[in-house]
Amino acid sequence: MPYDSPIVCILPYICAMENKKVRVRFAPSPTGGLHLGGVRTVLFNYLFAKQHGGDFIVRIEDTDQTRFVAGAEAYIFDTLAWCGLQPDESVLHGGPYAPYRQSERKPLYRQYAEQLVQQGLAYYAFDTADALEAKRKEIPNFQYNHQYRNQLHNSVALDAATTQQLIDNGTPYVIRILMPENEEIVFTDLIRGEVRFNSSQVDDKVLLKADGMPTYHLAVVVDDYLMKISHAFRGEEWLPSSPIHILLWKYLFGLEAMPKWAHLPLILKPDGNGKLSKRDGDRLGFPVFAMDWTDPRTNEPAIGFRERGFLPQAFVNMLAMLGWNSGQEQEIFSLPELIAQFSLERVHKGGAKFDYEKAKWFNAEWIKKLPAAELLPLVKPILIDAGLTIANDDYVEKVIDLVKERCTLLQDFVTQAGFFFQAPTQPDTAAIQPKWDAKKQAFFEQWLAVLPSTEWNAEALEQQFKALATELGCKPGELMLPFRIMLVGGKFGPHVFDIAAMLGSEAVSSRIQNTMQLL
RNA sequence: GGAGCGUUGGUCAAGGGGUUAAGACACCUCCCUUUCACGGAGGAAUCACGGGUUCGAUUCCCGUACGCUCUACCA
Repeated sequence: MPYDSPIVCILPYICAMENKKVRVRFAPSPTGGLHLGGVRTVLFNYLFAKQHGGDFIVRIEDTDQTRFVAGAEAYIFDTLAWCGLQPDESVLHGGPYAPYRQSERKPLYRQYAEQLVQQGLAYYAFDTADALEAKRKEIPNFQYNHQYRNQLHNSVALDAATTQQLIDNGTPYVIRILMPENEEIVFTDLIRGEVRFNSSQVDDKVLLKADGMPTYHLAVVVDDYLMKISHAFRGEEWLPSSPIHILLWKYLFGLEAMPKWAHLPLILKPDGNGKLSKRDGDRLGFPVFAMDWTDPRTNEPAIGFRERGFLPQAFVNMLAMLGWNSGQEQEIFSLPELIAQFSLERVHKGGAKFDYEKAKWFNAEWIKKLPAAELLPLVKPILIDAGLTIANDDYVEKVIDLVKERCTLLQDFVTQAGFFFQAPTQPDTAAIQPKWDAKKQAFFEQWLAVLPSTEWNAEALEQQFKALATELGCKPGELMLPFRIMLVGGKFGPHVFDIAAMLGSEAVSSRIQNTMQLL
């Protein structure tokens, strides 16, 4: 369809009219490190929001106090900052709908649950955890639903006076949604199209816990409403519980106000099937979290993409291509390009297996693409960590330019560029020894003599090197490898004469002499 | 078990009633490079299965299989 087609032109206006401001949210619970799947959910939310000039909100869903992990929340924000996916509103960034932490919003939720009870759409349930546990053992596939709720300890089964008495006595209770029997619940998922459920298949989920905290089901709906969320994107694992949320919207705020849903495909483990987990990374030797994370409860460390030597641009780029593509052949995208081209319609329905090799390829591409000046602040500390002494930044920048096309991870700069800062301690003499002879020895001795008076640039050096070789009856080619080993220590690196030019006369001379002593 | 969702090479994937079924990663061969990479040129490799509909299905419909997710006072 041509771009100037009237239908295409009108579409955005219709959307704009019906949707007012685009507002999306990422709603993690602070229970651990942010893994690939989480960051990709953030990314798709972010891209969609920015493309539509909307807001990206981060709301902390910490309604389960038993699973709270210290440091997890800060880690989430650090990850977002590293990725360049900054929220417009959050615990950290503030905003007009604060607080953005659900534990601090606790008093808000009860009234909605109570309202539903008044309307007969929810009820009090007094069953203890043990009682339910016993039920589940007794009845296979037990569900708290229309079939069994009359036999259980709740305000539907009990008369009003008994219920009131239990409450007055301080008996702990939860509020459960009363799922209607045999009602079709249909909604349109932006990725999957029309999805339908029968209400009988969903059980009476707890809305408000005994401690007064809402469960996820109540909290998302209430907060999405209060925070004026226009589009709700989350992982596919939420699809089966969406009928609860739809019903809650219908009961509480009306379906017209409900955000548009999109359930994102999962990121799968590389071998076999199933959701990618930290375990898979440990097992297969690649990171799963964005950054290093140590679980404070177990002290178990997990390596992150950042510490593994990934560029945030590459990490984000790689994630975007897992489940989405532009339809064009382009694979390398900057964040602004992704914002411009992202479209929900092109998000895959099926899960994608994570491929670490391809992830590394994205990183190599980004290392090649970025100018040395931009790489410098990332590479320099890695070189210093490796024990190298760095005199000046200009030199490092030139070195980066010379070797970056052979680096896949940032750490590769240590091996690829280390010899620019430190003479090889153990040159690979075995590589030259077998063919070493008096003629070669003579050549290098002579060359050492003329070196100080040589014009110091790669071209001149190469010319002189070859001229001298010919003069002494040597094949220049046979001298290149020994020369490389002397300067680099091994069979790798950029063109020898580029290296020599960078190192300078003094270093080149001393490295030749050092290696010759070992032969 | 139930429900929902999914299924194009080993992986990411384009495509979509008639095509030699794009491209990328990985793999293999060659070229470039007297190193290692980068780069370039080639190669091998795919529509889960069975029925329909159709002149013609990888594409549409229905089944089947397989996989995944959910089935907590967790998110």
